[in-house]
Amino acid sequence: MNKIFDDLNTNQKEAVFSTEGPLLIIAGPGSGKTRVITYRFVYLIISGKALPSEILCITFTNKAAEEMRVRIAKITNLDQKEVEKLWIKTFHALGLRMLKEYYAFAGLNRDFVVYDSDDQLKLVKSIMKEYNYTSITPERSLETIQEMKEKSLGDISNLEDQYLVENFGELYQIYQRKLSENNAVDFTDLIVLPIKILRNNPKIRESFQKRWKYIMVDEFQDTNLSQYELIKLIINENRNICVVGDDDQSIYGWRGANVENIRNFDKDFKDCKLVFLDTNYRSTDEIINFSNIISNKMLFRREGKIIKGIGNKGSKPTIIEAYDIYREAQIVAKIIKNLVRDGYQYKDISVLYRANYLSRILEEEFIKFGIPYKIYGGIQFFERAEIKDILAYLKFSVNPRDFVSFSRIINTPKRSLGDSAVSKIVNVSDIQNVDLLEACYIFEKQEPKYSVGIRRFLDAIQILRDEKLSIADRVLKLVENIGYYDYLRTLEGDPEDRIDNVKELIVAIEDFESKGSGTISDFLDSAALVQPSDYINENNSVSLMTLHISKGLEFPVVFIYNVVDGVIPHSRSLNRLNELDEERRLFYVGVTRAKQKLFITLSKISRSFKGSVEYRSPSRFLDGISEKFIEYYKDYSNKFL
DNA sequence: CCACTTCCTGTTTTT
DNA sequence: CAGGAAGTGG
Repeated sequence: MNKIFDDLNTNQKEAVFSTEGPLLIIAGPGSGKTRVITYRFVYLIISGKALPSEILCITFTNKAAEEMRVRIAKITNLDQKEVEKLWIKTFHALGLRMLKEYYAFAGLNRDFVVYDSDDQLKLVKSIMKEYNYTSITPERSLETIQEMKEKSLGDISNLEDQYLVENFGELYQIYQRKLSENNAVDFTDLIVLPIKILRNNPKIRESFQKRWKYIMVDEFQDTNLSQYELIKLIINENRNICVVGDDDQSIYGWRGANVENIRNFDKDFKDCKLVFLDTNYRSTDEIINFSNIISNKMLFRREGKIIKGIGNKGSKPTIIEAYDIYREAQIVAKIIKNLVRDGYQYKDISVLYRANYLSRILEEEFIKFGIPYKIYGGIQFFERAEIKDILAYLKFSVNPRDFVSFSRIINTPKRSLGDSAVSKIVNVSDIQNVDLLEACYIFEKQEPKYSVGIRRFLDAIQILRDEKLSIADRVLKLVENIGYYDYLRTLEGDPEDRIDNVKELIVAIEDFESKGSGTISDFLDSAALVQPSDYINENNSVSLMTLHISKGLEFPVVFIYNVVDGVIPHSRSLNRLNELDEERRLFYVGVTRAKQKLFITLSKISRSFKGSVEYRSPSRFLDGISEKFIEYYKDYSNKFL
């Protein structure tokens, strides 16, 4: 056997070589999970059990998928092109890919677009306005719609919860109809529509079942009902399904993730083989001991899990209680300075927090201390208004049924086409049964009052449809044609910053095009699935992110900021035991990101967003932990300042 | 139609 | 306190 497998431990080897039938791998933090999946992938190929194209591997992030590709390229002789073609994707990328193949079976046409949460919300708002829904916020409506879609797998007649059906059934139906009229799908559709297609078309289902002989799913604890269903539909009678995960790290319950998927996998698949990876190669013993204390207090948990270290010695986790939340940020900054003085690099360090707003306070201190930092999450590049504007132009140019994009750009920049013009155009489109672009052409002739503005809009769209030019050139021309930079300069905030973002977008498009020919639709698809973790550690700066985003990552030094009751655990989860458990798992995830040093900071005084002072206690997760395992400092000693 | 004002509401986490 | 919605006057 090839010697690349020699550096695996006994359990890891068992996981890699157990190829036939269902396999459940419970993999604790730092236990070499990614390596096991990668090696298993490679083993399947070099043992001749499968061709590279016959293996499907589902990862949680694009970044994980990309890293796997790089690793596989290193240890096999597949060339660049073959590696690109491997089936290593996130669930959403897989679903999108399936839809691109079978869009017609879902009532879509080829250039359908993917709505992000912002687009979804706009659609819901417009529906609520049109149909006079007032008793509930649009945000809450959208949440409910998503929940219904997820639970019913896209078929509302399956929904058992009669309360939801009675109160939101109509709204749900309208939303779904509008999506279809817009030739658009939302994130949940990316999973649910493929499920419908597979269920209703045995031939298509069989072709997918034949396509993949072996299927692996990473981070299985964070799959939801529909994702699990999709998997069940594509595995064939050999049931070579391998799922990997850790129920202690399930943190997306609020998004529909179902821990029971992993807890019950060995009940769903009775003959399933079970492998535990319980050795943590990542962290020092001190950090592992601390993390075991945290996880042992979980109420609902698979039995008998204790994570062992490999004898890496370090220092005990440090808990620091500061005077107030500002001082707390200052202490974090100060310690980072000291660490860098002692030889650490900024990129070795990460600061994690429960909610995005906490990054602002850290940010201010970091600027004062001259610490380079990068915030992941929060407002994403592709969510910035100026980027969304340009993307909306692109979306509308390929999909002129997309009302959400249309209403975003028809009057951006100002063309004297306000609400009344928009509703008249929609009217034309409804009555004459044409898409919004054609409706504009008709409307231009009907209403001289608006014709100048409409003409300018149509010219702009026409530029994007000129296939003689590259996409990047078209966008460049568009930006110039509509005077977009001048428009940005009229807005609040830093206009040059926004202009830079647009230029960055154009570079991203050039990049995309340099990798081979692609259409506007292809570019939009790739942009739709970008995640915050995709660009981590690209330069030497401290990484700031939420605990959620940190899943799957590791850093030599980790700070967890503002570990107080009401934040971790979050105040809205205090009443429900399973939610409290999820908060504990979230904390556990944060703690286990640390390789060498772990700092937990807190403060009793913080400020609520209304400007009043708020008092907090240290997180209950820190209660009753013996001094044997931690260093506890109160900053009144000024030790850290 | 649009720019300006005032009012109001609401901080978890994100594909 | 901030960001969006709704209302007002040019």
